[in-house]
Amino acid sequence: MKPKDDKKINQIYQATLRLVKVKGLAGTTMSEIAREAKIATGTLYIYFKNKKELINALFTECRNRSAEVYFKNYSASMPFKKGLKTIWLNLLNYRVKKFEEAVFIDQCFHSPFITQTTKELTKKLFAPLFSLMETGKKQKLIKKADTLLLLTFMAGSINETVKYAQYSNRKLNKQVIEQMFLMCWDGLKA
Amino acid sequence: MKPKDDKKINQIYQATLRLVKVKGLAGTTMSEIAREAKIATGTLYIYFKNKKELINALFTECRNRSAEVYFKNYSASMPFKKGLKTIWLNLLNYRVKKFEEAVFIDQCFHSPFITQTTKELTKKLFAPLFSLMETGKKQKLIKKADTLLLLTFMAGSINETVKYAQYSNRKLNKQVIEQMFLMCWDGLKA
DNA sequence: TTTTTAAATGAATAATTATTCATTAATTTT
DNA sequence: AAAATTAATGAATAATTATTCATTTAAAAA
Repeated sequence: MKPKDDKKINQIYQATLRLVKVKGLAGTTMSEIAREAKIATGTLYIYFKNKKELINALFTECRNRSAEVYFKNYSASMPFKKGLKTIWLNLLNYRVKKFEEAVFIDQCFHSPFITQTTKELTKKLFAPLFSLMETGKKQKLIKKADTLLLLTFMAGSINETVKYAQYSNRKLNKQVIEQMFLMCWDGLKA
Repeated sequence: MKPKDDKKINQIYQATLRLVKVKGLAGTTMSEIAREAKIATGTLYIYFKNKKELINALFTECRNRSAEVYFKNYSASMPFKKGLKTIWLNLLNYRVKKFEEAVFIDQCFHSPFITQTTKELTKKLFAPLFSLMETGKKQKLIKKADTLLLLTFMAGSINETVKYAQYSNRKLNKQVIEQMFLMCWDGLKA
C-alpha cells in the first residue's frame, strides 16, 4: 500500500497561495496549481475533490494557522496596553510575513468558492480580542465606543500597514512599526 | 445610422459591479454580465473589445468617479483639521454608498485583468491628500512620520469602517462616524 | 420613402479550464 | 518474491466561458 504524502498537501497550499497573489482567484487554474506544486493535475484530485474544496480547505487552514500565532506571548494577566501591543505586533508580523495568505483571504471573501459556513467559522477566532477590548473599556484606558468599532479601528491600522509594507518600497523597520502602533494606541486611548 | 446608446455602458458597469460583489471577478462571466445588463452577449463586444478591456475600463471609471468626490467641499485654505475631516468624510460616505466599487477595486488589484499601467495611474489621484499631510506636519499639528505612513493610517480607519458598515448589522449613524473620526484624529495628532 | 449605416441579437464556434480514467509506479503485506 | 493496494500520472473528455458572425433591427441621411 502506497501511503499519501503529507507534505504534498502543503506543497499544494503554497503553490495556490503564490499563484493567487499574482493572478487572483480568477486567474488561478487547477493545472497551474499542479504545475507550480510539481505534481500531475490528476494528483490534485486525490487530495481534494475539486477546486471548491481545495479553496475552502486552504481558507480554513489559513485562518487556523493565523489564530495560533495571534496570541503568542500573550496572557490575559498582562497590563492592558502591553497585551494589546503583543497581539497587535503578532498580527502585523504574521500578516507581513504571510502576505499571500492575506491576499488569498481577501479574495475569498467575495468569491463563489467559499461557503457561508466557512466564512462564519472565522468569526469565532477573534473572541479573545473581543474580551481584551471589553477589559480596556472597564479599566477606562480606552474610549467608550462599540467594541467592534474599536477592533475595526485597530484592524485598520494593521491591515493597511501590511499593504504599506508590500506596495511601497519603504522598509518596515522598528521605528515605523513603533510609530504606527503609537497612532493606533493614541486613537484608542481614552 | 443607429447611434451607440451611452446609457448602455453604464448599465454594463452597474451589472458588473453587482455581480463582482456577489461572485467575485472569478465567478463573473461575460454572459452573466450581459444578462444582468439586459443586453445580448454580443452587444458587450460592441462596447468593449473583450473582458480584460471591460474590467480595465470599469476600474479606471471607478477611480475617476471617486476622485471627483474626494475633494468635494474641500479647499486648501481651510483650517487643517477641518480640511482633513472633510476629505475623510467624503471618502467614507462615498465608499459606504458605493460598496460594490470598493469590492471591485480590491479584487482587481490582484487579478490578471488589470494592467500595471492602469494600477499606476491611480496613485496620482491621491496627490492632494499627500500635500495636505505635508502641511499638517509643517504646522506641527500631526505626528512627524513618513507622509505615506500617515495616509496609510488614515486609509485604515476609513477602509475598515466601510467593512464594518457592510458586514456588521450595526448602523453607521452620526455618533459612530464621529467616534471613528476622533480615533483617526487622535492617532494622527502630534 | 428609400437607402445607408451601424447597433443589437443570440446561436454557433473557439478557447480555456475542470475533471476523469486507464495505466504505471511505489509501498506494504503476505 | 509475489500479490495487493493505493498513490501518481497526464492525455482524453466534459464542462464552462469567451468571442465571433450571419442576420435582424433601428435610426439617420439622401
